[in-house]
Amino acid sequence: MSATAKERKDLLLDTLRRDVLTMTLQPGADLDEVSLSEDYGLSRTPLRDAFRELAGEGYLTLRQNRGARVAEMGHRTLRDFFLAAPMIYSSITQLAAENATPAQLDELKDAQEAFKSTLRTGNPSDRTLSNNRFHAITGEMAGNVYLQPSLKRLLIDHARISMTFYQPRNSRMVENVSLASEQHDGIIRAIEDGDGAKAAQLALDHWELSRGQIELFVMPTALEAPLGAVPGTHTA
Amino acid sequence: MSATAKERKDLLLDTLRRDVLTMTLQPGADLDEVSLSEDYGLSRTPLRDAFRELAGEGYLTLRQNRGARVAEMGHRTLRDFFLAAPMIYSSITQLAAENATPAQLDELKDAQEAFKSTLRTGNPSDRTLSNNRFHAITGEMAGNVYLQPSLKRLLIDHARISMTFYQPRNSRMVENVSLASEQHDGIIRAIEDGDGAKAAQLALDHWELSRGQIELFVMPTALEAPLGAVPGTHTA
DNA sequence: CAAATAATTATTGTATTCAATTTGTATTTT
DNA sequence: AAAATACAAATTGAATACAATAATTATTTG
Repeated sequence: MSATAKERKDLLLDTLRRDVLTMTLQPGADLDEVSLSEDYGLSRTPLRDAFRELAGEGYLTLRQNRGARVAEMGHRTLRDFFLAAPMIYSSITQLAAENATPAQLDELKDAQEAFKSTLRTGNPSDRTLSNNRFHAITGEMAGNVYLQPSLKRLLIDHARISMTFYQPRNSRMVENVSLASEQHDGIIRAIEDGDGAKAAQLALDHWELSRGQIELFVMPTALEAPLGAVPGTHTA
Repeated sequence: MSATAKERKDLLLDTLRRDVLTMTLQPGADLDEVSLSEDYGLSRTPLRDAFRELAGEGYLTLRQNRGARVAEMGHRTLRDFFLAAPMIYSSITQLAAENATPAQLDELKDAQEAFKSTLRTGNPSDRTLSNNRFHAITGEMAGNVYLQPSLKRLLIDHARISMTFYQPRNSRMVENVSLASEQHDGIIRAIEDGDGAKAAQLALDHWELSRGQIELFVMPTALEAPLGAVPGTHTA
């Protein structure tokens, strides 16, 4: 193997995180220790170590004597998500505005530029990842150790939900995506001005846009075709 | 070793958690892998596994090539704590009221009875742990995977802050403790009634009591003694 | 032939061994 | 004598080897 052990482990961690976020690894998917350790040139010991780390971050779940699997997403988790997201996002963004360092602000601007460029190339995975990074940076800016873990979990599932639902088929959604980008710009300005209240409000607006987008897919307009006759069923 | 490996590992996990919560292990304390593995009859592999698990829960922090240490608590974390606690506690308690199962309610009542008995025996560690358990159960009741991790981190440091500050010296504090117990009873009733709004309000009241108690110790009334002359210093 | 049970295989968990990194100490150099 | 460097001890990280648990297949029995 070319790289050092630590680098291979970091690569494994990054790749796994990426794959979970982009749904390359589907929720509930089982991860095989031996094949992964071979792929990354690691023994099982550091690999399991990585599993535990990712489980702590909410990417994976570990079950006794039954290995690691990608964290699942049911209707229950979707409901939980809708409940928690606005509260966490708005408070994180508020704290970000109140605590951001200049270096972090530069990072955020870079992330936003990267996000804009992914909007042009159009790759859904890259778009999701760059958006994810933008919000992860706001979490670092807020720097609140008690809210951070919740934000991280929200961001994981927000990315995954986006990957399943966002597939801009009509102009409405394309509009929404560029609107989201403008909202990012607004959030950056509010953070730059140290305006916590405004940042919080913009975060809520941003959430509402995202929520509406998701809702469009979770609850599409119903089909209107009549129910066909089922074979073996007779109408009186 | 008498017990099975899994049991020894679980014992290690429980003991470490307890020791962190009760400040038996002080914030920032280094944990020695070899001595701990000897103490619990485990090899270093499962021990490090346990470290990672506890790090994921916020009890420990792991640093590259520098081992595990108990999660630190600085002024920054105290500020973060005061910011995040009321929001998380109230929303968790609200969700608890809306989602608690009868079995969980029984658990909570048992935990409250245990809490009351620790008030009588007076051992600070037991009191802190039983109080911790009470609130951990409300977290399970809420069952929101996104808020749970933040609550867990809050509970860790709430326990540790309580251990450092609560040392009921005067009657005011003894009163407050029994008042806290009554608030627990009120929270139980609100959960029993499925009254989310009331539960949330009671949680805020409960937090205010706790916050005030902490404040009494963080900002005690100042000393009034005059400053003495320093040897070698002359007054004009 | 179906269900239950026993044996085999595969996978996960733990222990031991080996390697790499860090830290403390001693020595050298200016 | 102070700083810097080199060496040694200790501690952490990874790999291999071994044990235990779960899953699968084959066999037995009603």
